[in-house]
Amino acid sequence: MSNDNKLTLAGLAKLAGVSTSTVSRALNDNPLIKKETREMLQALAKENNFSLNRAASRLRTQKTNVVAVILNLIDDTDQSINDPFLLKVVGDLNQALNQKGYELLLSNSLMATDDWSNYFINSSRADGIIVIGQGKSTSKIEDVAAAGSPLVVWGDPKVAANYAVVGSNNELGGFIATEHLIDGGCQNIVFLGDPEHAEMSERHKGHCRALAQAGRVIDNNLTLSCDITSKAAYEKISTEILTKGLYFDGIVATSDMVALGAMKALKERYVSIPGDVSIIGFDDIAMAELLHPALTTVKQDTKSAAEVMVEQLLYQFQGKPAKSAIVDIELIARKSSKHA
Amino acid sequence: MSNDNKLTLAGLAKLAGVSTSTVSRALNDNPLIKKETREMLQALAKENNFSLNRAASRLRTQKTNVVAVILNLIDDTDQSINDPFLLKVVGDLNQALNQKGYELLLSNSLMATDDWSNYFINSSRADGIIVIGQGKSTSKIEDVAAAGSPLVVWGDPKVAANYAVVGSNNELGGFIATEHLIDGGCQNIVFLGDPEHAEMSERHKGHCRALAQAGRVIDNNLTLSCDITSKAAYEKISTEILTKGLYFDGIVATSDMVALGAMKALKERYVSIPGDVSIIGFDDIAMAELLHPALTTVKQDTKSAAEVMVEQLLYQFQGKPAKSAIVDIELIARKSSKHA
DNA sequence: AATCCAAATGCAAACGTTTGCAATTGTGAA
DNA sequence: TTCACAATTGCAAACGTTTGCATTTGGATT
Repeated sequence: MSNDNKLTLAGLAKLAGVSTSTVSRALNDNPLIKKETREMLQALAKENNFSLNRAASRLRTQKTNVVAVILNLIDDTDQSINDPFLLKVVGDLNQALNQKGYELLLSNSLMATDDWSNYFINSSRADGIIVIGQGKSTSKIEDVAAAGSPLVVWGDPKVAANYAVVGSNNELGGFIATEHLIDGGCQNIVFLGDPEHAEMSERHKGHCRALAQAGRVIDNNLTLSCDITSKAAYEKISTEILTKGLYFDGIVATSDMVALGAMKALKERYVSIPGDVSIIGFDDIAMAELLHPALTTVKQDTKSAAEVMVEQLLYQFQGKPAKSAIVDIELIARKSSKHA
Repeated sequence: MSNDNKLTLAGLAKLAGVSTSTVSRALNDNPLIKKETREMLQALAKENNFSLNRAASRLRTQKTNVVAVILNLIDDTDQSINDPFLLKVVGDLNQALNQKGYELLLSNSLMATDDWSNYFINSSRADGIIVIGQGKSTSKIEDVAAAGSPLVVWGDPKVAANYAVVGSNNELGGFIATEHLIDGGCQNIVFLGDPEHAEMSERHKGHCRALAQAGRVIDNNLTLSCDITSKAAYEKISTEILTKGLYFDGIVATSDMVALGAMKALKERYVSIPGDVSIIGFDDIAMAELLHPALTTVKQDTKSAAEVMVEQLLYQFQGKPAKSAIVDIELIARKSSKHA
């Protein structure tokens, strides 16, 4: 059926009786070519299942139309490549990139290479890099920025950086989460997460601000540090209750997955949610509303965040500088917390 | 700091005082080149942040070292690009591919192009295609196979196909799931999912086989058809209980997400799990063990599945034929079901 | 020394596009 | 008919690698 030696521009040109330049221009919809010839050639190409060789055009144009997306996992925890929130961001980025005619090359920070700029940009595997997550160390990211490669990072925009960071207003998120619990009547609110992590630390700040505003004393013992995984949260809350009893009536969790782990620990001990303890998460992953009770949470708008990230990356392709940007967060009040 | 006109092979060659051929071979670790020269040149390359231009080498070698992974979403349902199970498979594929020196180009079936073979392979964007999910229609997949492009599909291996399918033993999975509930004493077991979908249909077959083996009558009214999303499952079970009362004491759900939706519906009506109703899921996504009660489920081993898929794809790169393969499933008995 | 063979390196032609510039065609005005 | 000028099209040189083949180098053997 199919002629096996692949059709090239030259072949198609011969078929049509025109030059390769004309076919090339026609397929790229260049108005230099008369409209009828353009359409004729495009039809001919489709008819013959012809598709431009991207390797060749990338070589010639020095442009790949590919963006590398790097999942910046935290090495020393169990935060896996399967973290639902991170993967949600990947999915949304995929949509946003496709919409702009770019493709997504997926990688993660556990791969061999450390020199991202060199590996992706210099090698012309991609035109730009989007890093998901600042992690605890940002040195690899800073190297990319220093090399001048187009770069956007998902993280906390309030953290000063010499590269564009897009992310939620984490401080505000922490604030309204805590405020919500206070309004619901919680007296002893625990903060559950990893305050050393960039975004989480901002959430913690907001948490403290809300407490202060309500005139509460800030008790460091109420900040429970744990890795941002369900399992770690489950274990933390379990041992906490076991050793100290139920000394709190509210939990601000730094992510929905953390909240999930905490909820399980509570339920196992027959602690009523929200009767005895109110809990609020962060992210609003798909699962949140399907938990029982449905999880109150602070929603991160990953869809528009993805669009903003892509937009900022495209600016850099045009030589314009990119800016950090904050996307709105929103309180989603569900059943896991008492309402005012 | 950095010289802005990019260093090329030729430039590096001049720097080293050798020919481009030598540098090329050295960087590709070709034993034709004396070991010392090789190491010297590799060191020089690293020193100068040199990286081979992939566009050029892909053009020359006609090989990309890229694999396109396509999320084959079901258009007319809400199964989103954020489905945790599908994304888990993507994550595992990413690992498996990287291990073999390949990169992952992520796409989904909602993008513009329909002719995957043409778009990815002919255009030399990728060397092969992995499709995740057979969906309800397999025409696009069959086109790829007909075009002779390297292809592996995640789906149900029992479905006859002229391409390599890797997947779980879904029939057996459905069987042991149902058997588990029967052993636990369930009398009226409901099957919840979409029996038209390839993989789910196999699970349904296994379900029926288990019932038959236990000497139960197979009542079609106990097969509840719904889209494979949590939301659909939640709604289905809710209205079912509302209109017909609690006429079942066991649920075989076709995925963990479906199970999650069902569990929520049950809990809202104060149906005890597993006291009144036992429930078993499918997949074993991370969240399953963190639900309350922890979800009994049939685990799909996506990690080794990903490895098998990559292996089968690489066979095709070498001109060898690929075979469909079945990966083992495993019953993970947790708290959402009564045990024998 | 001369010779031979293997080891190491270099030459130059691809790979399939895109694009500045030159060349051709078509159109209307003089 | 001739000319000027715009609209189309074609020529040919890149883009940066890889690789078959020719060439050089370095020992070891006569």
